[in-house]
Amino acid sequence: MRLTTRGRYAVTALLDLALQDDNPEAAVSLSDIAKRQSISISYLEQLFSKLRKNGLVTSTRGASGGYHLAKPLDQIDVMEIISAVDESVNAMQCEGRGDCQGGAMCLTHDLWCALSNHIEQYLQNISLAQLLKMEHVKDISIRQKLLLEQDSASYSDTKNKDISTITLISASEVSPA
Amino acid sequence: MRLTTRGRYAVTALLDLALQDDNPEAAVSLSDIAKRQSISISYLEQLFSKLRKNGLVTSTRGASGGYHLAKPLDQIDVMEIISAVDESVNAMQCEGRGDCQGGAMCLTHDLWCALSNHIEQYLQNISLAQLLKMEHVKDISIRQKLLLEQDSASYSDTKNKDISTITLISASEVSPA
DNA sequence: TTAATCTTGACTATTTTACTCGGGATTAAC
DNA sequence: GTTAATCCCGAGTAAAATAGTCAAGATTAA
Repeated sequence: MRLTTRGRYAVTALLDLALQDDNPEAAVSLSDIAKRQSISISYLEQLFSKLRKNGLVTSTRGASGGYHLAKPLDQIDVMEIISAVDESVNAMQCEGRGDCQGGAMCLTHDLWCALSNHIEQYLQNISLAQLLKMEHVKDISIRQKLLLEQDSASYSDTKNKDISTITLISASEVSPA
Repeated sequence: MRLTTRGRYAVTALLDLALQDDNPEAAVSLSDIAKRQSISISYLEQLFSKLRKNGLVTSTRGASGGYHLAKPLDQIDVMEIISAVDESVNAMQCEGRGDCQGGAMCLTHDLWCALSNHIEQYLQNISLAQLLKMEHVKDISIRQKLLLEQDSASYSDTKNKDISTITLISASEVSPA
């Protein structure tokens, strides 16, 4: 069973993408996502490469380029995001083949099979649209956007120094790269 | 999220224990479980140490010793077996604390929280008693017992050589140790 | 032209997993 | 009381997976 930070980061990044819907024209750059979500750009590049190849996002190259969701919010579910980057959430070692015990089926084959199906269906029924409606998401997003603006401001405007008193996470933790 | 061979082996081993109910007096030795389930004894020792410390099995030391289930079949669920050896099936990195993004809550915190609860409840509702009733379990168990008997026989009785034609898995795969 | 961005592939340190090994303690059976 | 079968424990280890980094290049808006 694989369900690690890779999958978590991918879902988080796509949810971030979904949240920048204010101006659907502008593509969202990885560097912005990286700052808001505290994920390194290099790592995001890896993930988005897979997400693009799996038809979940589209990209625009060059300056002011970035990514867009390739489908409507309600047509992207968590399961396919995780599958895109992690390949599997299957709880079975035999991957469904039933050759778990040296060619034969092991005692608990049916259990893991059922569990895998269960998790899969659960995650298939959660779309990005639904995630957007979740309780804390909007609040957290506002905090993260504020953070990004404060952060960029502090680069151009040296006067604005007291970020730590406004944001909830310290500046050093924001840009790990 | 941890759900690996360790957890799988533990559930399989306890189900094996549950299946040897014919003579509830005799304790079941790890070497027998090892042969039937194709798991190395050393590894089983590790697992049963944890299972015993978590009150799932009781042990009898010395010759003709072994293990017993510590509770009735319907009072041992899959979740507690996995927890005993794996410590956690939690999908969250922050382990529920909500400090996923450098002290603050990350965007998808609630999602992983819900998923963890979901899986946990699912596995809590499956007892060993229910597993025993599953479709293939009895059949597989018969095959495995036959295998063990054939195997022991071949040690004492050199005449019985054609195991491979009877069993479904080859002799070399049976005892990895 | 320049700077910002995506694109790609190789590389690497760390952690986890799935074990093995050796020695010791306990006890039933002989 | 010896022996053999068993549980008990802790340390060690090879392989795999994870979570990244890094460098070089292609594309394009400004």
